[in-house]
Amino acid sequence: MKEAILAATADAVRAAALEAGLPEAPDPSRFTVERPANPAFGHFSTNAAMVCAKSFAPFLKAKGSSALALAEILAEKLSGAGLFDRVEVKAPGFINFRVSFREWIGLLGRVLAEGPRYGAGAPTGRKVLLEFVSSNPTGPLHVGHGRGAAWGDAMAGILEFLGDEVSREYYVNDAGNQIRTLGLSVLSRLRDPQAEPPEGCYLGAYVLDVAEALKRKFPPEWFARPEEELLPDLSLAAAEEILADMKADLDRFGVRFDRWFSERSLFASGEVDAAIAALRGGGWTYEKDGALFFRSTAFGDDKDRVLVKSGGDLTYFASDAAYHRGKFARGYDLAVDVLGADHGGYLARMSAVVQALGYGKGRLRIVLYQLVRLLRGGAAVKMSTRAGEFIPLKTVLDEVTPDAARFMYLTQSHDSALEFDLEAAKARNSENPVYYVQYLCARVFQVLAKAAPVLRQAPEPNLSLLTAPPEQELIVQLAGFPEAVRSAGRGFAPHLLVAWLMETAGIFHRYYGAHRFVLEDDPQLTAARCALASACRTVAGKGLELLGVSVPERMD
RNA sequence: GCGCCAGUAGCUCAAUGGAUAGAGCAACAGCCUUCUAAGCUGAAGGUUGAAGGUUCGAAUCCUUCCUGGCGCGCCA
Repeated sequence: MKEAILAATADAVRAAALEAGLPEAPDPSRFTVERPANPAFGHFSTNAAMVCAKSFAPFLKAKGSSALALAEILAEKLSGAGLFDRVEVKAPGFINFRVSFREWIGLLGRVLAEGPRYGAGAPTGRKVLLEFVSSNPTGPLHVGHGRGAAWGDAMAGILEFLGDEVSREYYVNDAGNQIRTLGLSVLSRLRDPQAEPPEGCYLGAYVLDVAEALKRKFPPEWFARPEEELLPDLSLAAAEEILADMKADLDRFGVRFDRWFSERSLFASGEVDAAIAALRGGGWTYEKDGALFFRSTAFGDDKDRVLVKSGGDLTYFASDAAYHRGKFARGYDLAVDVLGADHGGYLARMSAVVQALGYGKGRLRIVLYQLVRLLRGGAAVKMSTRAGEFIPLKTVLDEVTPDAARFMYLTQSHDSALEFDLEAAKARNSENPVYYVQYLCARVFQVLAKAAPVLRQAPEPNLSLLTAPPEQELIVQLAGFPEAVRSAGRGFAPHLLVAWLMETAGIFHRYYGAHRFVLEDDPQLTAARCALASACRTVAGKGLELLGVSVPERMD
């Protein structure tokens, strides 16, 4: 609907420009069509006249405001488009449209015909690699990772729906010092659970759990080997143990990955060396103090970054560079990294690598989500993996349904710090916003079940019977779904879809409160209303599904 | 000190540069013999941190400042 209006507006501007004798028509990319907040301004409005007023001013003999004069000209052309009951001009140059009833009914018909595909995009051919969570296997997932998981999975669903080919990937840092540190931490606990672990070791209680699990898994001889032989095996076994635990958490949360990408595999395949060679070959490296530096400052980073330490060890940055190089080598057009705000420093250097390797800046999009503060009984809980003080995601999942947790994580822009109120997410009442939307779906399901006998008398719904104002409002709202999903996809902002769902639920519940769907003495109207209700459930249900939230048939 | 993010109703937050800044909680007054009240109706709540600037129009863009979060290792 919006597209049609936008196209008609652009046509009108072109025609007006031709008539007025402008050397060239104004750029239509700045035109917008939107739904005014105030219903008195019609269903849609465009700013085209105000945007073009300057270009037209020298060519129009306007008495007053040129924007207003231009709006009048455009409005006259647009009212002939056939879409509208009324086209009005309002100061300082808005053109407001009232779409005809016939068009709305036609739109509802299309929603019903398209079903769950309503709002879906045609295949774009774009291959997107969405990497998220990617928490190091040195400790369990905590409540912050939950935000990345919910966000990444929702974003993946939205992009898929819009026609991209999306892969969900988890990068497993299963190489390097931290894995060794994990091994040392576990070893220390195995030898003496009471002893102070060596400097730098992980201190969380989970280390003891891992130690116990390994004791059950391996025979005493396995542990009796000399430390230099045992430690590498122990480190890996511990990491695997933790990884399995993270997978279990994510599974409970309903987040699944297409690929778990191992950092070790990058070393095994020689990709890390190859990436360093590529950077060196491009002239982006230099040696200093015995270390190999990458000149990331050439692309705006604060300082150059070390690839190879003076001792010959590779940094994590080196394997990260190889990993990202591989993403494009594997044929992805766009790589999206979803990271916590504490990884902010990572942004500039990784963008620099991508550019140095000759890929466009726009091929990598890093989304930083601000940190999560968990509130329990009004008090914030501090998190720090190192000190072992954190709230595991598991704890949240033990107390809160996955639906409530997901929705809670997604209500806000990734740019704002999230206060996750455990009490609210746990509540099975109106404090918990997820139910507001789910209740829409459940209500429709119950209505349709109740209506079944009546509907047998009116097999074909006559949608033109839907003349009540809230019915119109509901149809107009459904018309906005494709746009809401597109905005969420384009802006990497799933919370916009959440906002649309909340709005839709509000309109629906108001309608539900004021009108009955099942009218025994009026099968025709029953059929029409049920068709509308069904459309609402299909579309809202699709929205929930994209966000990874279930669509219940009843609330109990 | 430098960089990123934020500052909007009592609280938590929305708002592709658009018209009278919106929801949800909380608090107030009502509505269940009905397709589930996890809902609805009504009233109330604001100098969008501050000051300048850009323009037809700014919560939104630019500059400066204030406050808060995060980050600034040859750690991971």
